[in-house]
Amino acid sequence: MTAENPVEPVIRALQVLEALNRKPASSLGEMHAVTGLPKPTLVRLLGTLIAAGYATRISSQAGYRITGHVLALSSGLRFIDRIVDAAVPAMSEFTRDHAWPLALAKVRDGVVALLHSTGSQSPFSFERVGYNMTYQLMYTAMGQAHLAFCDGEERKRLIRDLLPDPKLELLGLRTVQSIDAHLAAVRRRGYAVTLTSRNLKLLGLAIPVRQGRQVHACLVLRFPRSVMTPEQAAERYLEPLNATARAIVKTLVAQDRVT
Amino acid sequence: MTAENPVEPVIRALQVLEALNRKPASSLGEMHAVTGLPKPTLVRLLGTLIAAGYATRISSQAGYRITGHVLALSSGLRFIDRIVDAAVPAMSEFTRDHAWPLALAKVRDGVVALLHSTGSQSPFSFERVGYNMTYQLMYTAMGQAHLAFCDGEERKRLIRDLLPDPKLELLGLRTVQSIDAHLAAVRRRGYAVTLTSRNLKLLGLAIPVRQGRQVHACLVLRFPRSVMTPEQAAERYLEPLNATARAIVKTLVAQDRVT
DNA sequence: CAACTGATTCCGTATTACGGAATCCGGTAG
DNA sequence: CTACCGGATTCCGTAATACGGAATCAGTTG
Repeated sequence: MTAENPVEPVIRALQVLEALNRKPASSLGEMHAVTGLPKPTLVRLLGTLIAAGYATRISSQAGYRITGHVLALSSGLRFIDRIVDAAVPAMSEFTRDHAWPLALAKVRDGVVALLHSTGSQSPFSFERVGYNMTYQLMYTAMGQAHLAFCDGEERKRLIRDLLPDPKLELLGLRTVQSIDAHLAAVRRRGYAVTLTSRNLKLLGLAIPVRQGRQVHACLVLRFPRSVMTPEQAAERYLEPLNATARAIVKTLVAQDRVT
Repeated sequence: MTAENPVEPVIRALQVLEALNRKPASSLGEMHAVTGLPKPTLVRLLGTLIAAGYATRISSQAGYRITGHVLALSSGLRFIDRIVDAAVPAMSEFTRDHAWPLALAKVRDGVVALLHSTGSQSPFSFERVGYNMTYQLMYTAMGQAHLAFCDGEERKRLIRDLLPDPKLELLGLRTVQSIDAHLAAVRRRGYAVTLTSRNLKLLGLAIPVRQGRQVHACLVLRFPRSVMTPEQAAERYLEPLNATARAIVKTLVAQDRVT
């Protein structure tokens, strides 16, 4: 029932504003040629943009141009948003092809923050998705993937802030050395798995989304432990997951070229 | 007769988009609180923004966020536009106070490009303003002001590209040394004047708009030579002109703090 | 000065956006 | 498991409004 009924004047006005962005200045005739909108309509919409402060009239012949106020329309965009934008199509494709839900997460301020999930598109829709929900670093596959593949300095800092933790000790990770060794193993095999003492129903298999050295985010495949072992999951899905990560980075780079 | 009749849905939609920019994500209720618009209207406008690609829905509870596509609404903004935005009010004030028309120009690719003029607001409305019209560097007061106050390296380069010019030789500026000396004099007295062999009706008195070392643009006061000499013009208007330049830079800096 | 190109305004009409009220949905408490 | 509740979503009759063809105006060119 999301049959869209877009508000037309809004669509048109944004079209006009985009057109204004493509040239330092545009006359009415140029705008007419570029947008295909009738001139009276353009005058009305440009007048509106001017009244709202996004554009200004230079002169009758020179036409119109944007003003600094347009920054208010994009100043809130964070790099994270661009990662998510780039990731959504690739993640949806993965879930369409392999049925399993994927999540995208990023480490920030020492915790893992969930950015996006295809849970709602998967037939196996366990667990509700908590947008911006945060998790501890080591317990989760996503956190381990980040720790394993991020810069050494950052890893050192994150582990230090983590360490006095009785739960980790129960898992045999008492010292920096033991954690480092564990992460080195993760790095070697190319994926991380949820740390669990025993009775967790759901496991995660995570990989980093990297551009060069930089770990932009992590992808995690979620599955019930009753269905397959982590090793079986890796056998089947590690390569498709890595392909998804590569596609995300590629889209991100393509965006940069345009902007 | 420019009594504005802004197109309402457009105003509202841009208001909504600005509000979305202020938070990483906003639920419908938050948007309602912030914008004061009725919820059905918000749903319609947000739906429109989503259809146009500027926003996306995260989830029913988490709400909406902007996408990378918003960059298309501001990517065309150049620093020059921001200078002009900052300059227009100050320049208008000058013309209101002193009646004379002011112009703002910037050196680019070895020529002076006109960015803005208050000609249309001045009672002495000689000469039509040619937006983006370009002029040679040395003949004009604006060009000299830029040359005199810009970085030494840049000055050297610009003069080299200028030099084999018979007209300049007629004015006694045959060598790099003579030009340098002339510009040093300009720098000393703080303003530049149109170079003229004899019968030009209009003169210009120009000063730089500087931020630290950087010459962002030049302001020029235009007046008929029959009314006053350049020295008299400087006597009366140099200080107000410099005050205008300072106001422009101040506005520019204030903008930076916000963005 | 005439002719033309392009910007601007007018205004009757049909469409469209509007938003109060009803409904739905998901989370929570009992 | 059910009842409840607050917020999200949809409906739909109405009024307002955006629309754009045609007329007018302004600036430029030959």
